[in-house]
Amino acid sequence: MVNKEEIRNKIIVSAGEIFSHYGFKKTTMDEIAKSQKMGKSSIYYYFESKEEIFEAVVLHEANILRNELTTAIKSVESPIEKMKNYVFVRMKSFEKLSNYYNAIFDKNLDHYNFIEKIREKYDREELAILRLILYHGARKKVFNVVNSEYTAMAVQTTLKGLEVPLFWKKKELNIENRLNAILDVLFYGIVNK
Amino acid sequence: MVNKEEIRNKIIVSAGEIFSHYGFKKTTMDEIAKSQKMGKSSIYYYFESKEEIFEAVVLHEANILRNELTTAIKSVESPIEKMKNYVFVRMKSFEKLSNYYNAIFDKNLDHYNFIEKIREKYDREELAILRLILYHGARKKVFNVVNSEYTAMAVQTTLKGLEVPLFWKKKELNIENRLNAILDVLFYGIVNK
DNA sequence: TGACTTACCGACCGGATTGTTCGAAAATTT
DNA sequence: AAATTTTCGAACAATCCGGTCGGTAAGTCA
Repeated sequence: MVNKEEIRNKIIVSAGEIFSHYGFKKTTMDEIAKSQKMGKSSIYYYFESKEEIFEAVVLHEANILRNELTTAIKSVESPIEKMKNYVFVRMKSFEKLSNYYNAIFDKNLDHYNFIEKIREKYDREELAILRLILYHGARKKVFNVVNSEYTAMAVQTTLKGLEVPLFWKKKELNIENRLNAILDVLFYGIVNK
Repeated sequence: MVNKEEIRNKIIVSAGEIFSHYGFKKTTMDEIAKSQKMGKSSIYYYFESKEEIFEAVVLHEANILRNELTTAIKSVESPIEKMKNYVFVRMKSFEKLSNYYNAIFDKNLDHYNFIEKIREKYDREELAILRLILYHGARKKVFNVVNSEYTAMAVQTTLKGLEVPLFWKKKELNIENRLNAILDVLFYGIVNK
């Protein structure tokens, strides 16, 4: 046993690249295997099935997202910058993730559960982070927030609304502009004048 | 017969989008049909086969490329700008076309002929355009060109060299930088000091 | 009206593809 | 060299997919 876990990770990473490009169904085990210069059947030594690989990939990707988000808000001091960074990173990451979602929404109902579970957990985490940003902002008198919990939920709802055009309309690369506009609105209603 | 040709064009356009994302093999007739809200068999009313659609798409794409190139060089006056525009548009377009090439280079040798034919024709056109740019540049004493034909071929060769990293290395988005560097070199050897 | 054309569809076919299994060959470790 | 880990090729059943065929509804022309 040289390093089973390490090879598993390699498979997850490159399988992730292929999945994100072609979606779940159009990605073949052969392609995943070839990306590791392996025979197709060798992959089954590391994973039970294609679905298991996919789940591992989504999990992996979700972790990356979380890390990017937390480092993004740690990298700046001001609450406004924290919030801006958070929103931008979130949007960029979701753009990448959108392919996975499309892969699922095709038809398959089995995976749907799994994704929903990740989603739920991630939603709760996000809410906590948002609350923290808002709370600190309020403490510094930068934000004008009465109840950070409810405000966090409101912000989250706004961000979710942004996902829709991101997922279903692939073109529209003026997302950044719209994002800025929304951030302006968000802050205008939140920042202490 | 309402408008057969128009529907053919619609099919070509949206099939092109699908092909360019998934490649030839991974694109199914069903998907092409669904993109037109049609049944799969209806597509065969407009095209004989999947290959015929693919050929039409490549032809269509090649025409777009040609148009973009000619308008790009018409949009500016100075020969240097013309050349710059030409190279940039060419690179951007080839990036888009690379998916089609990859679709072919998988294995299929039958199509190879077809692509090569388009390629040849396009090569000759490109040479003519380059020659024109160089010739006019020389007339305006901006370029220092002895024989525009040979110089055009040299430039074309340089540009082809650029295609290779564009096709086979998908990442490397610092292409623009390298492009600028190459343009600098190109001009430094060509521009009248 | 009725023959004919246009535009489209569902059902089907046969060959290819693909996820997965299994036993056994390499490779590595003990 | 025995034992264990890792990789593989061959085989299989299920599904997929390009393409065919007969049909049909709606329009056109006579």
